[in-house]
Order: sequence, then C-alpha cells, then structure tokens
Amino acid sequence: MLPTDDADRVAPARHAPPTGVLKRPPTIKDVAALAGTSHKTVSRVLNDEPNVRPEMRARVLDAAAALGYRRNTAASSIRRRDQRTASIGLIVEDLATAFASRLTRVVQDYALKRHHLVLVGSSDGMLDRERALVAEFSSRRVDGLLVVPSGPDHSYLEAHRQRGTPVVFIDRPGRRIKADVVVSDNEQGVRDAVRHLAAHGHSRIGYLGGCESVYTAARRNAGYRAATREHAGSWDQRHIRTGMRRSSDAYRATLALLDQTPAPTALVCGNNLITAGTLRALQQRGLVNRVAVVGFDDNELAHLGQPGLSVVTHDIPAIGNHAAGLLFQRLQQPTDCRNEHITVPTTLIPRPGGDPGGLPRCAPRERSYYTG
Amino acid sequence: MLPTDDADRVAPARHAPPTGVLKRPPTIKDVAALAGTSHKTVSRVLNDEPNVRPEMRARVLDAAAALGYRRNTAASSIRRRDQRTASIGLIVEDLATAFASRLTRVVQDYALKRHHLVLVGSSDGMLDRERALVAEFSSRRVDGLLVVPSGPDHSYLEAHRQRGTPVVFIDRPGRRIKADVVVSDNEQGVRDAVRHLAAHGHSRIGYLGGCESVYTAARRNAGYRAATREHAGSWDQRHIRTGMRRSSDAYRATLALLDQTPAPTALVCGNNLITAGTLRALQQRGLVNRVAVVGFDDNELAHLGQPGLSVVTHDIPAIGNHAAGLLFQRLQQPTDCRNEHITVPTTLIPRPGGDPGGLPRCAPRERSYYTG
DNA sequence: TTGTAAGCGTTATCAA
DNA sequence: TTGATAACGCTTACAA
Repeated sequence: MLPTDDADRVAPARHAPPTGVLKRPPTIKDVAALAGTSHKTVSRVLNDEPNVRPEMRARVLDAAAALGYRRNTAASSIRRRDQRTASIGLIVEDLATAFASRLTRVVQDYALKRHHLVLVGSSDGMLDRERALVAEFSSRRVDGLLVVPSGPDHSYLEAHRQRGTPVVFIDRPGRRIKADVVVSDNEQGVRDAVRHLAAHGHSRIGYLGGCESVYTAARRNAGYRAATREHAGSWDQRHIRTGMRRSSDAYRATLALLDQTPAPTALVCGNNLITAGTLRALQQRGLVNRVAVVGFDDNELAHLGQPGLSVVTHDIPAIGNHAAGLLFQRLQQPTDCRNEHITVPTTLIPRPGGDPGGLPRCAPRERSYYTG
Repeated sequence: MLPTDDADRVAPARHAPPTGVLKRPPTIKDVAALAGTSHKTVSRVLNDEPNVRPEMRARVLDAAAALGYRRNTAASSIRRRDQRTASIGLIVEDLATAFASRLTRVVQDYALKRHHLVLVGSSDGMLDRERALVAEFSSRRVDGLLVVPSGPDHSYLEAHRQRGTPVVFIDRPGRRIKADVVVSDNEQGVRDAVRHLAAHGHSRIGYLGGCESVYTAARRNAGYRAATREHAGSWDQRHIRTGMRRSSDAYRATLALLDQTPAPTALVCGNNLITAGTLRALQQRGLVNRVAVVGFDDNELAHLGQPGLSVVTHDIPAIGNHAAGLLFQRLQQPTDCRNEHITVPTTLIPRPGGDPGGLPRCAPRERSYYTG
C-alpha cells in the first residue's frame, strides 16, 4: 500500500465528508481529522477523561456523530491496562430450552445495563463441547464465565481463574473445583409440592424422579424422602420411582403406579420430561382430572391453565441476577476469594383441577411466546 | 513498568514453566520464548502457513499447549487485512421466547461449524433498542448482521452495509431498505389449516387473527381470506375476527363467535397468544374436544399431545439455516448484490381430538425442555 | 526456512 | 489543555 493510506477513501479528508462514505468503519484518526485535532484528544473525549475544553469536546463529539464513529472494542481491549473486553461468556446446556433462554435473557439484561455483552453457547451436556466453548470464549478474552457445568471434572477452569477470569457455576456446582455457585432449592421445592398436596387432603402421594447421578435430580429425590420422613407412617415406599431418563420411562412408571392397590391419588414429577410422560399416562387412563399432579421446572402447560397441573418453578430471574451479580462482584474485587453458594427458593404455582374453567391464578406469560 | 516485563511472571521464562503460571493469558511471545524461536514463526504455525519445518512446528505446538495458549482474536482482527472478527450479530425480539431461542440455537450451530461466534440481543420490538444493539455489535465489528426487524424504518442499516457488513432480515422484511430476507409462508400456512379442517368435514371454520399492522399477522389474515375465496359461498364473514393483541382479546372474541347461530365448529388461531385465549374460552364452555382448533406458531401444548389442537409451525431450522447461509454467502462474495427473498414453508402438525389417549404422532421434543 | 520491522486502532506516558 | 510517541498482541511485508 502507498504511504498515503487514503486510497480506499471515497471523499478527501480535508472536506467534511457526509455520513457513511468510508468503505471501512471510521477510526479516531478520521474523527480527529474532521475535528481538526489529534487522535489522542479524541480518545480523551470518548473516554470521558478530564482536561478537555468544552468547545473541543463538542467539536469531537460532532465529528464522531457525523461519521457514525464507533469505538473498536478489540483495539481498545488489547491496549488497555486491564485488558478488559466488556464481555462475559455464558454456557448453558441447550439455549433452545425454556430454562436456558430465559436465564440468558436475564443475564444479558443484567450485563447490558453495565455495558457488557454476553457470549452464549450450548454444551448439550457434553464436557468436550463445554471445553471447546470455554476455549472459544477465552480467545475472545471474556472478562468472566457463567457456566451450567456438564461432566465429571471442571478443574480445567482453575487456569482461567488464575489468569483473572472469575467463574460462577449455575444450577449445579462444578466438580473437582471450588467456585461460586447459584442453585435452585430443589429439595425444598419437592417438599413444598408434597406439603401442598397433603394440605389438599392427599395421603397417597407418589413420586417420579430422575437419576441420582444428576445433581438436581438427586436433590429433588432427597426432598421427597425428607418429606416422607416428616410425615412418617403415612407414605408408601412403593409409590416412589427414580432413575427415569425419558418421558417414556415416566409414562410406563406412572401406569405401574396407577395399577397398584391402593393407587396414589397424587403424583409429584421430578422434571418436565417426567411430567410429560406422566400426563400421557393419565390421559390414557382417563385420570387427567382425577389424579393431582405437581410438576417440576417451569411448564408452558401450566401457564395455559392445564387443569389439575401445579408446578414448582425455578425463579430464573433470581438465579440469573444472583449469578451475574456474583460475577460482576468478582470482576470489581478480584482479591475476594470466598466461594459463595447461593440457594434460590423455588415457587409453587397451584392450578387446582377442581376449577378447570377458571382463569389461571397467575396471568399467563404473554411475552413467553413468539407472536410475530 | 520496568524494561523487563517478566515482573508479573511467577516462574522464570528460561525454565519450561508448568501450565498456567502466568497471571495473564500467554501471548505468542511467551510461546516463542518457550519454543526457542521468534514470535513470527509461532504466528506461522498457528495460522497454518507453509514453510515451517515439521520439527519446529511440533515444538511450537507443544509450547502453545503447555502454556494453554489461545490466540487473542481481538489483536488478530485489528491487524488482519479484512478486519474480520469471525463473529456475527443476531437481533431477535425476545430471546426468552421459544421462536427466538430455537432460531438462535440453529444460527449458533451454523456459525460455530464455520468457527464463528454469534452475539445475540433482544430488541423487545423497540426500534431504539434494536439500534442500540446494532451500535454495540458494530463496536465489536461483527462481520454480518441477522435482524428480526422492529419499527418503521431500517434505512440506518444502509451505512453498515456500505462499510461491508451484510444484513439479512428474518421473519419479516426491514422497512425503507432493500435487503435479503427469510420469512415463513404465513399465508399458505393458514390456507393449509383451513384446508385441513375442511378435509375433516368442517364447513363453519372461524378465524381469529392479529393486527394488520403486524407483517406476519397481515399475511396470515390474507391467507384466511384467500382460503375463503377458494371455497366461495360456504363461509360466513361473521366467523372472522382480527386485530387481536392479547390473549384476553381472543378469549372474548372466541366466546362471541361461539354465541353465534350457527356457531363455528372449528377455529383457526393466528398466533400463540390467540390460541391461549381461545383455549381458555373453549375450556370455560366445556367445548375443548368439541370445537377443533388449529393454532399458529410452535406450541408446547401440541407436543404434549393436547387433544383437539393442531398447529401450524415455523420450520425454524430451515429459517435459521437459510438466513445464516445467505449471510455467509454475502461474507464470501461481497460483490453479489441481488436481494433474495426466501419463503420457508410451514408445517401442519395434526393432533386429532378423536384419539386423545394416543401418543402424539410426532415424538415430543425431548430436548426442548430443561431437565436438569 | 526464519527473523526483523512495520502497522492495525486504541490507550498510556510524558513532554509541551 | 493538548499532542507526539510508544505500546498492546497480532498479521503483513520483506529481508536474511
């Protein structure tokens, strides 16, 4: 390229060019030229540094606006002392799920208020995908990481922390590493569900839960056992089934529970997949409004007023805000090394089956659907 | 800082240091020092440039691995000729919705295969938020933009295009600007719904639609009118209601339709909010299995085998892949300026109410729920 | 095949 | 209050 690097410019720099005539994004040098000052002064203005005459400041801002100037954050971050990129990484299991997308939305809103951007990735529950995403985010020099962890070992994140990238786990703790974590109160959630059903006169309350190897499932299963102990004597061990992986597992298990004598009059489901299978089974037996069901996890069905289905929901805004809050706290005070473990209460949303025609007690989330 | 910038290093550089002992991410200079070569050679290896001895290559790769080196993409992008950042921006209305999050997932997978990252933002349907997000993405120098457009004027994007950032609209065209766009075939979707109901013996098919000012709603309303013209004479104009904004509007409108004589025996709903209101009304009248309903947009209810509810769904994978495909095509051939308008067919998923106990014809999307 | 020097757009240093 | 100059981590140009 020739010494005069104006070759790719449409208008000569000496005249004030109309907006957007550059083939490439304008730089502070372009702004400086238009404002008739040095690029350092432009930098001062754009970074709200002191010691700039108001008149000069206005001239620079005008020039920047006229050119549609936007700071190149890449160039900014490599030069600045703290190397900060004003971005954080978030790894979820599957962004296409309701939990992950709502969590992401909350985190993004939190970050955007602080002029940070969120890079998101889906691990699909696979550790190698998680590590690949962390590596990708690391290339982008994210200032911090929020991770819904997958797999048996997250000690690899220790290196990132030592380099100044704080890590906060969400929904379950990382393994083989000590770090901040924000989880739902899964155990209490199931206890609330059982208590709710008992308060409505149910004495035979069945439970369908997931695998003990899954952190949240284990906590929920423990919650059911705890509730059983609380009401000792009035529960039947034959009414508990755990280890379910698919909705079809729950479908079959529900049919088996219903075939028992006496059969449970109410069922608590440990997650949405299980709820789906259980509802199919109840439908098949024509028991949809006869057997009470409390599901776990947020469920669109409940918001549409599905009769007879109550749900224990995650408080996703609280989870997201706590996690993001912890991360930004670490970003501001990198010295503080206490590992916090925050447990967020769940919410029981009752949907009594006795009033199927009524409006749902909680207004449906109008914005949770695509309405284009 | 002193001339020796090793001050913040824990181990001296002359000894091979164990992994992760730097307080900051390692640079190519760190790798070069460990491999005993120059940083240029390291760059060559990392960029797969020719003319490197295999032995040297191996030494560099070993050193990089030992240090946990990751290329700083920020530094890379500001220097490289094309200024590419290997990232694209995606603006949706609300990431917390099923449509947006599934679309985002598809786009991310497409981009990740090409080693690109996706920055996502939610406009909430507000033009000023959309512009703020575009500005933020512009600071990050995204290589291209995918936009679900909001508001009356998107000509501001012209400047970005002229600077080499291609734009592809999704779900509806941008206004006051010519650009590529990928949309669902909303009109045909409603026609399919009407045809489906007619084929099942319905002759009084009602319709509840959204506001004409909304692009997709207008197309769907037009689809119903077209279907009406196709079957001239057998339709009752009193069975169409449009302009609905909330589910409560649809709730009331449905009750009004049902109060007519003769009442419609089937209803087509223009979007999910409307479907929710309609189902509430049918529930109240005890007509859930008596009046057939076809909803528009993907709907969790349908996947759980809600009896009597069929849905017209977006083909979100096709939409996302087409949009991302168009964008990457533009990135590879910036000269090609034809504006493509791609219409993606919708899918009708029938859920006959006559077989409420049966399994859904399409397997439920097991992965579409949070199952933690 | 390898290394030196320059430069990207920005921020930091320091002199004017 | 301002600006010349260096530096960030990397890629490009070019010389060895």
